Amino acid sequence: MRTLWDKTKTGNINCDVSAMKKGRRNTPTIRDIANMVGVHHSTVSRALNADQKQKISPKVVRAVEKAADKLGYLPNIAASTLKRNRSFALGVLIPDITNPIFPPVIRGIQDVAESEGYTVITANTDDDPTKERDAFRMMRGRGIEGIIIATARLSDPTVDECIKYEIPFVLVNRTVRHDGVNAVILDEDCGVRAALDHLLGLGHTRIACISGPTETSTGAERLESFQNFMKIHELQSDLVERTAKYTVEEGHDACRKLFKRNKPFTAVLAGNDLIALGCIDALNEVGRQVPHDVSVVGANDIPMLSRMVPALTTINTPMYKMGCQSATTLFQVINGYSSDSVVLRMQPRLVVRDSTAPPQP
Amino acid sequence: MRTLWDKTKTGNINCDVSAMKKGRRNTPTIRDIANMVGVHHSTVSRALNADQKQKISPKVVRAVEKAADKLGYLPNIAASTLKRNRSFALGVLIPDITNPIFPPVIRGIQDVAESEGYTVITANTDDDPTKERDAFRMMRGRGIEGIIIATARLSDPTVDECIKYEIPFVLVNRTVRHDGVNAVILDEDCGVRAALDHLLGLGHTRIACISGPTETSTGAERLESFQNFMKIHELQSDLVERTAKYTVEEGHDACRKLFKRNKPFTAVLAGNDLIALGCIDALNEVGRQVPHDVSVVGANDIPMLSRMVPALTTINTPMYKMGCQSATTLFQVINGYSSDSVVLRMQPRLVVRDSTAPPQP
DNA sequence: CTGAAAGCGCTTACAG
DNA sequence: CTGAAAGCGCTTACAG
Repeated sequence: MRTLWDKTKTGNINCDVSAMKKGRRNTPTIRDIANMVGVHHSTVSRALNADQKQKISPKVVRAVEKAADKLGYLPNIAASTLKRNRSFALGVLIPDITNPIFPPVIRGIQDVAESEGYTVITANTDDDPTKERDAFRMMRGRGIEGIIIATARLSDPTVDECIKYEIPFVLVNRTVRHDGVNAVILDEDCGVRAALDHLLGLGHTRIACISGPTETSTGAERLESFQNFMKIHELQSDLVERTAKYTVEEGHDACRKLFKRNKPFTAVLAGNDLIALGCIDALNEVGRQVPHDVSVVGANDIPMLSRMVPALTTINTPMYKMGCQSATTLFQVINGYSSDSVVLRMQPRLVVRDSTAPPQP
Repeated sequence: MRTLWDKTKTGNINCDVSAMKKGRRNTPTIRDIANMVGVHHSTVSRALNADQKQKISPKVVRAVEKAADKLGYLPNIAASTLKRNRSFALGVLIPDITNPIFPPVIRGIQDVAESEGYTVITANTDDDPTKERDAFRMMRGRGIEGIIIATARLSDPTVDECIKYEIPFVLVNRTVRHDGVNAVILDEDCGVRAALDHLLGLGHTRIACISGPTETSTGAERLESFQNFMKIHELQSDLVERTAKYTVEEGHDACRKLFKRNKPFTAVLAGNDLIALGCIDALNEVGRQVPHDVSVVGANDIPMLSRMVPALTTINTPMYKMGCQSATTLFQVINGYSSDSVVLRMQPRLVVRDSTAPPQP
């Protein structure tokens, strides 16, 4: 069993196990290369850095690269971070990675970051201010050069801190109340209008809305758009419930509250897909079929939803693209290319599936 | 627009914008605290470190803590990493975060890591050796103290490197061929037997298997278990296809290959849920109903699958728990508590839903 | 209990 | 083109 770890077998000759401490990097340094090549270690540093390389003779550069390769040299990023005051690391704050809307956002961020040579550190906040503050501190301690925030409330202490400490940041998915921030969000009004036009087109007039938390821009904006739309079309818009979280359970409970009002409705605009699912569950519990008795529209278009029955009609949010765009914007800020702050509103797309149908006469 | 960034408004007085460079940390140091309190900075360091604190008089500790608080001090982790040769960071290698089986694994790892004061850095490899090598180098450059690998093939260069460089590592979900490694995986044989017992109990005898890639332990073990089971029960086990990846598309294509053999089958054991979905798609395309004509069993029990129609019968894999367990095991290695390597096999649970039924007579 | 010193591995202004 | 020196912000053995 131990043979796999045997030094002679692994051939790791530099390694004195008796001196091993946990976390030991045990990797050659710039000085080892310098000794091997016979130059000063500052020369090695220059030869290995793209923007300093041209100061060094090609011959030396080649010798250094060869030696680095032979020794298996890896730059110590902690050392370079300390000296240069640049970590090549980004932070990402999300509520919960197991919420299916976030993995594509993160993936987009990671892909762009990787192409720029940056590492990303993500943390789950669970919408808990204490966890969020701790995660943010940790990231600052690690010297992140910028942060992407997917957890923003309309009034948000973390955003305030970023402004205070002049940490480059970009909001994604949700934004804050005041402007002067960079944000990549959805054109919520456009999405809501598309959904309501669709319902109206099917003949619905008694439409309820179960909005997400109105401390978030997504919740507040979708609700506002709903109310505007209903007003313009001279429809009653008082069948509204708000949830405290974007979850199936909250959607379920909000829908039950809707029943208690004893006001008839034939369609529900849900704050997002999870709320829509909870809503469908609640409808089924009281024997109302979707879409036969009630139509339901979600938002986000999380994966696999097209396979459920009824397949959910929903406002698609381009999560991966938004992740990419938020990272791109962040790099513009970090690199000083961006002067003024900008709110990018991505276009949603209504995906009509089987959870919407004309109302029963 | 600029007012939000106004220094006077933010009250960030320490900050000389003209001297600002990108990535600037711009945070007080241990020396600022030392000046404020009137002690040597080494005393501050001790007062701020849990394991050195008892060496310092309580009075000084309190004064230091107060000053640190007042100044908004944050330890520079790059500096402490460099000096202590400990990064308090862990690496995680996954194929793709947008594959729904991984977010719970990552969340489990992050939760345990957080409780130990560690940061986790995850990277997507897309099963691409080049990306994997680059990500692994980046992590080593950042001095990760250990790594959790969810990407292992039966023969795996990254695992070999961990052994060579004596980097603590734990495999999760998949393991390698040789032993002497720490791994947290599923008891695949148990899961497969439960699934096949279930099918047998329903009356199926002509059972096909679409296994995942057999370079992965999950693919190889499930296939082997399938073949063993069939042999023991004296059933034909030649209806086997292997996919190159764990995807819907691969499952779909493999299922079509199955048709071409012109050998009847009434049930399919799929390598995982995504393969099962592709398989169901392929069956539907040729007009065969699930479960009426063919029963399908998946593996993993990814979220939302209970809502699709037919709701998938599947072998549940406790992903979150496995993530937690892999991190716990890794900390045991890092902290030197674990002597011998251990392979933990978690118990799967067959979740019987609607994609399995008795075969037609 | 506290201070002074050395050093972790880099980078970079300064000299030549 | 290259070297020597200083220093990023910590930690810790050594002295007292």
